[in-house]
Amino acid sequence: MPELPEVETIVRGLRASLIGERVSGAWIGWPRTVDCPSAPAFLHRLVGRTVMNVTRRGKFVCLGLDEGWLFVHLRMTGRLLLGPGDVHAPWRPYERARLSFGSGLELHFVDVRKFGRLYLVSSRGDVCANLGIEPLDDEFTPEALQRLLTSRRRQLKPLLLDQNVVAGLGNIYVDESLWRAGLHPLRRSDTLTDIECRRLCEATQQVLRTAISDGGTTLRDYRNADNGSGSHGDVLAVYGREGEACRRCGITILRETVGGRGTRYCPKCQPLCPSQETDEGA
DNA sequence: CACAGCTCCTGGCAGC
DNA sequence: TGCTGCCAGGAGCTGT
Repeated sequence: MPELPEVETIVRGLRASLIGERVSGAWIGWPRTVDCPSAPAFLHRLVGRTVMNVTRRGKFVCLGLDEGWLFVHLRMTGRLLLGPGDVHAPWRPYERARLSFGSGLELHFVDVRKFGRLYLVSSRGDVCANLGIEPLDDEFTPEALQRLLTSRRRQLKPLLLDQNVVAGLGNIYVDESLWRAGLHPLRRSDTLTDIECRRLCEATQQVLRTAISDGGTTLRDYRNADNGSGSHGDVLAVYGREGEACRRCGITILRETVGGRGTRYCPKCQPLCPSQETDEGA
């Protein structure tokens, strides 16, 4: 599933090609792909707009237009693929939307599970207002993270997955960051020490930066804008490695359901002290 | 406030 | 071989 590093990789790929391009045509294959406004209004307002910038906010791809914003959320299986223009080309399998540009370039939104969404809004805040801190921004410091953690009494994993707290982390990189920081996914957020917050902050940034430099993690569905795959899957420490040996201590990686999500961790490197369990309250 | 459970979707896979 | 049915999983929502 695309998380921050995958979206960042896609954004970089799109930026090189789309800035300055004018939308000359737009089509929708699955109307519910458009979250807002209605599909007809979406098409009507989008055609004729020019792409001014391509950025990322959390897991959103943000196309800044000469008037308004086009946001894309890929959710589970969404892909944004650039291709040469061919108005008569048949739709790709699972293609849900298509944009054509003045130069002839085309952008295909392909999404097997139909969870991905497009948003055409007048201001950035219409989509991003409630999103949490960007983990690769300068403001993401150990102190800031500690404030976010200790002001809540929640399990670490669901808290880190909450886009309104930290924007951009998903199941893969939360598991990887917690392993790197040596923290149990069920650890209660308000029990972390200064040093543990610092470890988590640095681990999260390290994991994300490494993944971006690898072009993202490709497990099954992710592709970048040029339909290429990322290489980061080869170096994952825990995600998808249940039953295998921990790369640090050799103990078998476990899988548990936490907050409804499949969660992988090393029971030795990520211990849960009895006094800090979420449900025993010390 | 925290969190469990449901919804949306479909390909992939286990079980029979 | 072929069918049934379960599962993953991001995010929004409801219920407890």
